[in-house]
Amino acid sequence: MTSATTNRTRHDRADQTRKRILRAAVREFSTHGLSGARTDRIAESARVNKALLYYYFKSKQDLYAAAVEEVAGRVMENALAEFDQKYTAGERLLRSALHHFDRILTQREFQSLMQQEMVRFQSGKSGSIPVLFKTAFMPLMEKMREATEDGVRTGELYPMEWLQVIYSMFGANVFYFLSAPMMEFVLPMEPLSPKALQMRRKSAVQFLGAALFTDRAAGRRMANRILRAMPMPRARNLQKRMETFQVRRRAL
Amino acid sequence: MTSATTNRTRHDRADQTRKRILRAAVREFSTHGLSGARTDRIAESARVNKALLYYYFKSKQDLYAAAVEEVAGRVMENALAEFDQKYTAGERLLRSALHHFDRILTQREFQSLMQQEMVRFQSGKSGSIPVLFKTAFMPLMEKMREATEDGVRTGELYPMEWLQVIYSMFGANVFYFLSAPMMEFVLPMEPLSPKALQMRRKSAVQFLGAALFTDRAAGRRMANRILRAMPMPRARNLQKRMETFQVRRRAL
DNA sequence: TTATTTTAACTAACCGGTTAATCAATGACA
DNA sequence: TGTCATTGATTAACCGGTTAGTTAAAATAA
Repeated sequence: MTSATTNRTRHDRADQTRKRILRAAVREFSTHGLSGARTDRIAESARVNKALLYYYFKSKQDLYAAAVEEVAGRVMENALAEFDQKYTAGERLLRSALHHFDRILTQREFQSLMQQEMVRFQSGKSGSIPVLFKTAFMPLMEKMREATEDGVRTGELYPMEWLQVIYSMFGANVFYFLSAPMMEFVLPMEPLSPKALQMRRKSAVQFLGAALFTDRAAGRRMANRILRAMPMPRARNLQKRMETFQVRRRAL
Repeated sequence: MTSATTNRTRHDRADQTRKRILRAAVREFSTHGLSGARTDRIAESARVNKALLYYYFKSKQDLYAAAVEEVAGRVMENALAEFDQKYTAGERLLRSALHHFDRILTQREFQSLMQQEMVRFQSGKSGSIPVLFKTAFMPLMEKMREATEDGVRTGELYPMEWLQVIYSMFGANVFYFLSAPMMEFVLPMEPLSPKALQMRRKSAVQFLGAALFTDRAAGRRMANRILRAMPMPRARNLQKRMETFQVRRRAL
């Protein structure tokens, strides 16, 4: 229609502010948690008045849920791409392990939010996550189960439980990033430096190759091949705080 | 001397209340996090006046640090016992994996606090944990490095990086408990039920046995032997809230 | 003008921390 | 051994800053 350009400016500007708020919320919540986050800070960081948060989202809780959903959706998007049937079952698993590592690496906020959500879950209160999980996480797990059972059946993989594969894969990656800040104090190196990340990524996949495959050497070779095919993405540096000092004029 | 019984009442009662406060704090902080925890709730749950918290600990922060330290100390205590030199390197690793699982299982609060600490670490503010980590966690990692390199040298273990062993072992266990509440929504079973726990414990060690050992079958057998030697401890049920309704008498 | 978007100013509740007072065990002393 | 000042443990009541959420009015675009 003609409406394509008529109702643009207004609607779009609003949409933009909404997005700006959401991005600011993601930043705030991922670094401070739900109860630690401050709505004033979010507003300031989004360069809008606090009341606007409540215009778009009816409560802090709601904004939090929206933030989690936003970032989760963005991340889960192409997680299933690595499960193309042109790969063998073992290759699918290794690829998805690498993909998982890279996903955490490039989307640190997601990781933080998820960790907090998981802790929050403990105490009973279910965010808006169950739905999201059923739609995003379950298909992924299903693919992994399929691949594992497939690989075991054909003999490519050493007989093992599919859940164990999931826990080993996700667990090692998640724990690496989870423990990284602490490990700095324990290890004589910085776990989040590009060099360390590169090494970790490599040996994680190599280990999986050697652990999962019946023919260990073949598994390791496969891991190396995949590592060459999937270079490490650059991590966006989200850690640095970008405080926006907004000068508020006040009529005297 | 005789003082053993004379000077009891006063000092001991105080010590008891202090402990009661600490326990309540651990409960509160582990379920709500630092910023989510409420000092009023801690006081109520410890059946003392809020001011008493500040009599014993100078701030909420301080109380939090004390809580973490307390629980961490209690947990790390006999983590090194499994590294007795009478076991082979591989056996030491498998035992320590099982021990780690059981430790998380029986000390859920520790796990929660640690997770939160790790998240907190992200944002820069280092609790009182670095010290604790250097003294408690580092020796454990050192033992694991030693065992891994030992086992690889003698040929008992398949050649691999020691850090990878650590991340696989800890990672899988931590992630299991971390993701458990969410998994309930995804899997057709309850991950924290005794039955599921038993199964998970078993296949985690079996997997490690098959993954780490050069002779996979031998590794699996070793895992089974250790499983028989180390039965699963009962988890203290700390999840249920035990609200103590204290009736305060008031003189009219 | 009119509907939508954005803001400044405000409020009520909450929450960490303080204060001043009370209670009870202890120890000194006659 | 009984009396009383001392001191450690504990409490009720309060304070002031913070923070989620509201309101009513202004700005903006159609």
